[in-house]
Amino acid sequence: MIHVRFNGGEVYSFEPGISVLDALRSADRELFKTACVCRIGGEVFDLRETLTADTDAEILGFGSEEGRRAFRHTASHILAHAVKRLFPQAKLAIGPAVDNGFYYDFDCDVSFTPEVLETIEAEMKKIVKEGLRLERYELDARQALAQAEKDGEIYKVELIEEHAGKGEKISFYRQGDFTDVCAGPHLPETGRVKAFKLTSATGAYWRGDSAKKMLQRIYGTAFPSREELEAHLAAVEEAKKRDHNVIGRQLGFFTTSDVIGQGLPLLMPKGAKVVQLLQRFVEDEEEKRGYLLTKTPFMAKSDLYKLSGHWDHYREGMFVLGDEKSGGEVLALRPMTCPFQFTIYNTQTHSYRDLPVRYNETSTLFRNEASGEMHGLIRVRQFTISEAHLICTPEQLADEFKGVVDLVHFMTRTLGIDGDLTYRFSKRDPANKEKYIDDDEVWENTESVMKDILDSLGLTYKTAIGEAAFYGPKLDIQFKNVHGKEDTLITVQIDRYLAERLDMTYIDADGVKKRPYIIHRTSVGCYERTLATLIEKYAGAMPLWLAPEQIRILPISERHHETCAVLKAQIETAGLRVRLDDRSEKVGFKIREAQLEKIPYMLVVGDKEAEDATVSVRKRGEGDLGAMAAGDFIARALDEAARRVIF
RNA sequence: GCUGGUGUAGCUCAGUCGGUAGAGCAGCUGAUUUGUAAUCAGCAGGUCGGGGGUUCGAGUCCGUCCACCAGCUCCA
Repeated sequence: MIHVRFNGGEVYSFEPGISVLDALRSADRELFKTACVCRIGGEVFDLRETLTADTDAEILGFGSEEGRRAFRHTASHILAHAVKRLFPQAKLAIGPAVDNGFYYDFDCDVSFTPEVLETIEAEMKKIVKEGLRLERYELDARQALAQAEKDGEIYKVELIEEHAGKGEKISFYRQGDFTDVCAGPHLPETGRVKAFKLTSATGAYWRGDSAKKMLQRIYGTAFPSREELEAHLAAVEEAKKRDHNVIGRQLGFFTTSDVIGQGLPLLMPKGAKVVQLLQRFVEDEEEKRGYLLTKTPFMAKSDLYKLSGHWDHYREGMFVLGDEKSGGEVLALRPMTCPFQFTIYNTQTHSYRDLPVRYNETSTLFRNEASGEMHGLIRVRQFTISEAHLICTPEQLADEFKGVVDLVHFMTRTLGIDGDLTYRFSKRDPANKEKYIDDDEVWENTESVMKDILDSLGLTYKTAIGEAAFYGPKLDIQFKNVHGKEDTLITVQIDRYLAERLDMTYIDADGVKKRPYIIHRTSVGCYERTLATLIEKYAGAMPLWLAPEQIRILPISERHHETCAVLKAQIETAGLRVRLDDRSEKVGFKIREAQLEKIPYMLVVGDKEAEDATVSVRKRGEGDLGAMAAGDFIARALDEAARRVIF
């Protein structure tokens, strides 16, 4: 007999060779029903894993990352099974679990329209109802290859061939008449996937390579119960209500125009006001921190970009003016600020005593993005970034980098978005010599220096290979939009390359000319993207200090207009943004409109207020706060606006 | 750039079998002078995303271009 303990509980005795699932069935019915996979000795297994010795097993349910992935991975097999039943000619590619669900890629001549998805979903329900057991078996690479070839699964052949070289056995999972090459782990049977939904069908390149064939990807999500599924779908719908691309337009922050062009949003008065407020705030804060403001041209001759190396790396993404072939002047709208500010640096000889030099600029950039890449305010062809370059000695690098991270923290805390951001340490892909400056020693050095800095700051970050800039590694600060898609809001980069390209130097204490290190950074990112983030974070209800219209005065009737005009002047003098709604509408109607426009404060003024020089204050999200002296309200609003979000 | 979807009044949407376009809100005009999320009445508003094709006839069918949405790829 062997002794088995589940999740540190009671010890049970079984015959050796019993599966975890069978052991659970007799030991703990509740756990048996909800179990997805198990962890034994740090490794995750299927529940069909057999036990031959005394074991301490941790049973992982849907609540755990591993359990959830196995659950949804099984859902993806059910999807593939259904597709093969309905379209036997479909070729299988890959189908993993992802953050909020799963997908499977197919090569199929039939287009997966919304109607077809419904049919597939119905077939999946049948497979779940059939309660098919998933069985695992292994073949050596040759046999596995033969099987995949016999089935005509050309994509699986490619995957198996990749593994074949490693001498590993290839594992398969079979459920009824469906088999898939798969490492697992999986649920023991299809009946456990109680609730699922196919959410969309899109295109996706085989192996994520745009040179390869585009397959059809079906996305779905799955949960152990109907209720959890519906709650998830409702939450997704709820999140979409904060979509900056919808409410940003509705609330009049920005718009676009067919005749102006893709990726060229127009900031309307409200959006422009928020950006102006942010920009003033950023420029003032940077000045306090020793930055020197520059204003450099929006375009330059191609010579500049050739010098910096951008011409070779990003020519395709630049707006070029003039014809190279004709031999005339060729200009390009700037896609970045670096070489412009470096040119300023180079106007004089620098002593090590001058360093660090910190140049900031509210810099408008132009990048000719591919037509399918543009998205609302997040991905555009012209944008304005809170840009800066810090030029320093190698010894100063760590402190300067930390100073930048401190500034970034200050900014994101002030905007109230720090809790929504994640950190990514973006390194080069050493195999991709094309994309990155080819100097292993410098890369290894800058990456290890950055890692030490990040670790000493105690940042929690994930490492991303192949996400570095061509000239150096980056700390990227990421946010997720309402669709769950991640984008970079803020980036801080270490660069030891461009100083060389642009021949930047400083004279060190020993009298020797040396190359400075450069930090490229942004403090709040691109204003367009930051505005989008704020709209999504606050569902358009900007904090008081950023609200385009902070206060709206609502007179009860025409005889209060004069009192209100005086009040308005008083509030304006105090430096707050206020509007008077003197239309002949009922106050309920005016409140409704102000509420829908997300105005932070509404001041109702009628006979009572006019008489005792008070205002009835209604606060967005809190309702009627009652009457207070006008002066008291102004003091309160000024205080709230000055505090911004933090402190 | 690729795959799929969408495009009708300022906005949200309806429009059946191909027979010449409709509602609500917003707007304008008038009345109403209003106390914490929609006062009433009238009026006006359209090259049905653009050009083309099929047809006696196209919002509807076909093709093309443009824009928007989701995903893929890309992102200095």
